[in-house]
Amino acid sequence: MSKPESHVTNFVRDVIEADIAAGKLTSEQVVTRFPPEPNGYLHVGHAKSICLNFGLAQSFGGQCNLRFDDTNPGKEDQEYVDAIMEDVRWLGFQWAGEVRYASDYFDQFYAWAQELIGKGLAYVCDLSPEQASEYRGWATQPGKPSPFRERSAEENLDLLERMKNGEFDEGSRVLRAKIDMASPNMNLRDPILYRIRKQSHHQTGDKWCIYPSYDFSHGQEDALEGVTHSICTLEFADHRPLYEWFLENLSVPAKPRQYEFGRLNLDYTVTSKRKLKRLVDENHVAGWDDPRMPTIHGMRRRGFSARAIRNFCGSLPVAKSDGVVSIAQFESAVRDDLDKHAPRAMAVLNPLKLVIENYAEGKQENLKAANHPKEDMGERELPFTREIYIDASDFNEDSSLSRKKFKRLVLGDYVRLRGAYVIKANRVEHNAAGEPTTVFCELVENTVGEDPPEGIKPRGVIHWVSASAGVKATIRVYDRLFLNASPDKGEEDFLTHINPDALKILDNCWIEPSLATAAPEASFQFEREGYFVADRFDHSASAPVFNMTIGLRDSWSDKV
RNA sequence: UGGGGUGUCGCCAAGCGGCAAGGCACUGGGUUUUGAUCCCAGCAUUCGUAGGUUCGAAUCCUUCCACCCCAGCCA
Repeated sequence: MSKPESHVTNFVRDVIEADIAAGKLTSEQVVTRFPPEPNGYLHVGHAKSICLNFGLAQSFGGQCNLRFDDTNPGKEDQEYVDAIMEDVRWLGFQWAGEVRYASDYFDQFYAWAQELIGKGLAYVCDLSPEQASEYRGWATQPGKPSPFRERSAEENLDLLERMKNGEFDEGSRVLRAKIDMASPNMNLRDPILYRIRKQSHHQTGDKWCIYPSYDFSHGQEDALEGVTHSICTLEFADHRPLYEWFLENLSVPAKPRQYEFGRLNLDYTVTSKRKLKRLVDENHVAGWDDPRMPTIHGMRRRGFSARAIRNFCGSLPVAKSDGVVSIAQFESAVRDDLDKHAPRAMAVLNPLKLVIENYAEGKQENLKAANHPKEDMGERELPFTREIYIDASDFNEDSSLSRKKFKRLVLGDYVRLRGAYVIKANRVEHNAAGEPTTVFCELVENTVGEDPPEGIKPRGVIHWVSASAGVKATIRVYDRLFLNASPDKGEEDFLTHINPDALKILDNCWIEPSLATAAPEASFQFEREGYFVADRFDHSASAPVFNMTIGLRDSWSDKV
């Protein structure tokens, strides 16, 4: 169930509402589409587009199509098609009807190309790419008409047919629209409609030797599918006149309208399919679904819930400016969601053994612990034993530390074990390096769920795991992939900003037994540490593996 | 440079002639068996710049400035 998150209004929504108010269409007739090219994995920027397009359709009671813009077979792959469908579904959306492909319409596009030729609005051009570029002119300088611009319709039709039949080499000829070589908008200087590509296509195989350009496809695809509001990113604004030119000059069944909004940029993040592909191809990450990646696959494995991503995207204004959103804003949405929905549990990442000397050896109490402090999520059994682990950073031998500065265990003082007893540290054993190895404590009787007697004031509450009943686990701790807020802005290669410590593998962690049997992809809050998810692929009860999604908000550590 | 787009708090932004929403971040304070959550309070006499119109402008007009996009047989 993905109920539409509360949407702040935005200009696209306003346009649709105005269209409905003007009687141009009914609410149910609103049709949008998400049109990815299957040339890479989707990332957080696409998530915004998905949420916008599907969200708009959903809230108006209309429909949203998933359509692959597969007009360039050389860069595309079925692997990407499959991953994209999985991502859209995982985000909680369902496209209307079957998945669509631009390639479904190739025959129609071809007929339309012939129509344009018949109207004297398109021609086959034999200029080489270099020559074409010269002829195109410059910003301040109009282009020159191609010497092939005035070929007869018959000749053009014949040439196009032969291009289609594979009679010519790649790059030797293209079909162009005849528009205006002097237009200040470069996109109108006789844009390319078809180019020769003797490549097999992931959907159509070897049927075609020529493939339509984005411009000669997109508006017509929208028209064919009855898309009413075609939403794309800012860089396509210059293409809108072309988009409309085709709809104007072709016998299309409908006249969709294009609207542009600013794509999502996040600081400390790279969102360019090319750069993400480099990270994968050059092995800087373990793959497209590496939890450090801003891909939807990566975010999923990291433990960022679909709901959190949806909430985040829904909270983003849709505007025509291209700003950079702070990653903190995304993290805030993630914490907000996980705080409400993730059950609590305890895990010790850097164990320090603690022996409770006044607790019998071999004794075990199964204490009850609530799974959530506010939501009703039931309770679980928490085994308490004589030997337990606490985090090494939760103990300090310096008993002169002020209670305000260190609300944890200190030699000679009391602390509350979360969900269990109040204990006092009496002495400590060290290793050769002088590091504490075992802390010997005593517990205060009758302090489970009860305040300690007058005079005993625990410094704070720390988490713990039974040494004998707990389970050993591997925990992967993640940090941001880049150290620079704008990794791809400077002169230098963005790879120079990679954070070498973005992944730390801790393989001597201890988790409470209830965690070992967690289902893959189940999220938890490890109390006082952060949010963690059982790895989608590597986690098992016998060898538990958790990924850190994000730490708890920490308003204290940098203040001391 | 020609065309397209944008400039409002540290960041993202609402605002569409009537006297600067909201979120994130930040700063105080309260609650708390998570230094979490939650709660309460604070946070732009000012809207890229310079002029003009108006009783009144971030909102209208003009000038200038800055930034982004296009000049692929990519999308």
